[in-house]
Amino acid sequence: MKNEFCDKAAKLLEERVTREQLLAITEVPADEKMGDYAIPCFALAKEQRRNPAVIAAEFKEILSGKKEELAADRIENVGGYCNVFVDREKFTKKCFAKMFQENHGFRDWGAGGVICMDYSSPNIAKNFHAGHLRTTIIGNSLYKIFTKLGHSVVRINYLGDWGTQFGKLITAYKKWSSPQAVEERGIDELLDLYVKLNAEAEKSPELIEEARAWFVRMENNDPEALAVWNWFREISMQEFERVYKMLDISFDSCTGESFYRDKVPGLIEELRRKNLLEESQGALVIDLGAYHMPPCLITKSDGGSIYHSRDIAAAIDRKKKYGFEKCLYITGAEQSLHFKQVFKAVELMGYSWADELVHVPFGLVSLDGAKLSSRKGNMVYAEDILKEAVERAMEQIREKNPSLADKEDTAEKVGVGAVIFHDLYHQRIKNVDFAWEDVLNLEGATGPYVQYAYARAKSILRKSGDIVKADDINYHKLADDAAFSLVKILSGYEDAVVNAARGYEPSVIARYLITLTSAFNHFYQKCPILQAVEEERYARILLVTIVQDVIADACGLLGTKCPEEM
RNA sequence: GUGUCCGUAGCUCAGCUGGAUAGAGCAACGGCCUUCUAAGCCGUGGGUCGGGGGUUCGAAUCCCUUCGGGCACACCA
Repeated sequence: MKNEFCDKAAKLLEERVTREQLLAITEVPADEKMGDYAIPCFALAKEQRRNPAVIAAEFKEILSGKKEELAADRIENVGGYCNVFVDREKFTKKCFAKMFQENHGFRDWGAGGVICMDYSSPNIAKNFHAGHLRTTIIGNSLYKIFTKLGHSVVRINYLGDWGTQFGKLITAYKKWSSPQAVEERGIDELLDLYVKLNAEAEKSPELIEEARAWFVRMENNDPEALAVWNWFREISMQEFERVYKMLDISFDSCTGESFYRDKVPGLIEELRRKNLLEESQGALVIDLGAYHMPPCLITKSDGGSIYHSRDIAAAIDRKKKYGFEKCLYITGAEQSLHFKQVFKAVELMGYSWADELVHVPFGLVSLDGAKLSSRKGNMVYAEDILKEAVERAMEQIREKNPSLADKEDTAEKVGVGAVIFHDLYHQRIKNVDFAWEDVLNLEGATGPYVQYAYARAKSILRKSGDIVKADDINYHKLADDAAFSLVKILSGYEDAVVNAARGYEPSVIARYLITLTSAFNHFYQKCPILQAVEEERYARILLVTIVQDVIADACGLLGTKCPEEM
């Protein structure tokens, strides 16, 4: 909407300012008293060596004479600012027309371009914890956001299913466990084994040697090693599936690290051919000293592959397979250096698309100020968080709306929604110290706050029973402040989604939702809808219809669901 | 030590492609359920935007520096 305004205004101001200049300086004031668009004239003043207040006054003079063409109601000038108040009826009409178009009238920003997204990616034989929850939720939201903007997204769950830790696991299993114990206790047994091995290894380092040997056997397709590994992998997947089901999240590809193990020899060959490989302390590395980075390890001194090499192989394979225009890696910020090395390696290999690889980092999840670690008993599991939240939601329902029909379904939506929203409400880079009282909070700027507004809107529409079309209403009835500020927020929906995509930042949408629902709460508190008469009633019902639709759509972008009643 | 990220109200955070008196939520205090679900709404108090320089008509926002904290720094991922 701002673009159109600038186009027109630039034309009306003729030679005095270019369209580009106007676009750059025009802003939407935070305070509505300053108008709907403001043109600060300071930069122009400097360029033209004139008083900004004089320029602003001149703009006001000219534009005041062309209000009709500009769809403006009135124009003021305060100091060096020229403030434009739009014609609310025209603005609202245009905004609603857009909202009723396919995909809310969004431009086809992505034009079908492929984006690969690598997220969730839990390590098998370990529980799915609060940290995995972050990458999963953020990744899923970015998938929805880019899809809405017209991209074709490939969701990749790059399972951590290869590496020395499985050698450790097999070693521990052979020493201290049995098929029965694993069958009975599943992932808990595997985790205990892993913890025990690490603890024992501090006293007896030869255990690590044994573990490395098992991993080398895995890499050499030793049937015994692979059989155990495969079994552990299946047990883990069952565990992860439960969490994905609760979150209603799925993937297009679950090729984990193991998938790339046989691609590493080819990679080594290619690196050698391109003269990038060096031997160092028995290992093969790419020297990145020229770029102020530690060397990028390609094989360990025992010949085993390592995650750097598998990541490089995976990037090349994905480019070949999907022809992505961007490949996002949604992982913890602590892996920043790793991805810098991997991306640099791909660049040095001469692949021009190296700059299409993007690390999307998020902050560390800690518990009581300490890093999550099952070894130290400092752990909180995703499944427990979700279950606990659903339970809390159920308590609320029983207390506040005992007659609600489908309590289980609603509690599920509200509880899971609260967890997801809580995760996405803050910028992803911020560290979070996990606190039950924050995650389970159902009041204030939370998921349930948004869902409640949606349920209220739905309830009003159900009771009204009227179906109102955009052509049927008198737009003058929505020109009051409470209604119009809602309209302005609705008109900013596309901007919010685009900004979220640009910064790979779902929190922009979460914030937008709070702004929208809070304005809606204010609106229906102030303006009766069902009791309003005729034109006013229809106009308000149409507004509620659109608000409700945008809430549901934006919630969909976060990955939360809206119950019809709560 | 090197690199990197973070530092805004008592707490958790928005605002950061520079703009008009720095915004929310929680917590505290005070109001609103004979009117569309009180998981809500309205109001009050609360800030040297870590410190110090600089650039600018204008800095929470950009640059430099300094302090505090997180994380990473080859054979785990």
